[in-house]
Amino acid sequence: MTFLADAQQAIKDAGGRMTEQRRLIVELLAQTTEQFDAERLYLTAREQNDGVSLATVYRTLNILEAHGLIAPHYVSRDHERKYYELSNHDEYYHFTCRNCRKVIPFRSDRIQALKAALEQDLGIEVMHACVCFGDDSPA
Amino acid sequence: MTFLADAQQAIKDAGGRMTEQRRLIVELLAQTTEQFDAERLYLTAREQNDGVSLATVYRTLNILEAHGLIAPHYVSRDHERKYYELSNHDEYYHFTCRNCRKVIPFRSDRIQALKAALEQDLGIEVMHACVCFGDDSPA
DNA sequence: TTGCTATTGCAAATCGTTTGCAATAAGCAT
DNA sequence: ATGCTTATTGCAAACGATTTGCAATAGCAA
Repeated sequence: MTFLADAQQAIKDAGGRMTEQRRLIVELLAQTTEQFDAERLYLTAREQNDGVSLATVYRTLNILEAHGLIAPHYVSRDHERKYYELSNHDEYYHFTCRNCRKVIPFRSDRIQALKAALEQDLGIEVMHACVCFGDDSPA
Repeated sequence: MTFLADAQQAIKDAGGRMTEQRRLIVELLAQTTEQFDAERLYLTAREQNDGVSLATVYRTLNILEAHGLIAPHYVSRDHERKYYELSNHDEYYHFTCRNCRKVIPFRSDRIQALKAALEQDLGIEVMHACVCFGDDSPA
């Protein structure tokens, strides 16, 4: 199930049309591994087709988000821009380095264990959670 | 060590002055247990003293954040506003309910254990981390 | 092809937050 | 207390990211 196919389906299901601009945007996203924002995506898209407007990028991102193909990424403490990541990711986690501000992804099955334990402890189903360490304020 | 005293100290250390407006804002914050944003704080402050402007609220929040007395709170997926929480909190965590959107705080020493284990595993010092559960996209 | 209507680019609008400026007030020195 | 220096204020304009109104364009089903 490719990202493009999924997107195509989502758009069609919503009674939408697969335009040239949307195809380009979705193709670019399909190749994306890192997080991205509207501006960066817009600039990249422009390189291939200068008939893509920023408004269209925003509109397309909103559609993809609404259909769960991409999701906002809030690890970065930059509250100015809205960053996205693809939704078809494996379960993964990230640290943000206080010095270089880089987002460092990692895996650890310890976290799966924590999740299970918390569900047990608290009697809830964890769908999405944010756990904050440290008692000092982030930079 | 009261919040007000800490704030007073922080402002003084920065060569600042404790004005009537700042005192009011800080006093309101000292009584705050939930997360807050500039707008809500502004409206509350207005009830006590209608000579407090939104600009002053923003400026005061920026000072308090710079001095580590409050910290931005990014659990909420509302990327429109900037939410804060007091920094002098114990280590605590929160779930966001997908249905009612409420932020549910909780404690669990399991997380302290996870933190220690990750530091061991990865050879880093955890100051602040965000751990995301679930492979489906958040609402 | 034709026709209906979703989509586009543009520019103007919005929303939260920041900033320039002239007036005011903290608080130190007297 | 009084005066002086300068940080702080309120206001309104500026800002940057995102959204939206509109007339023109282009999917796509018949």
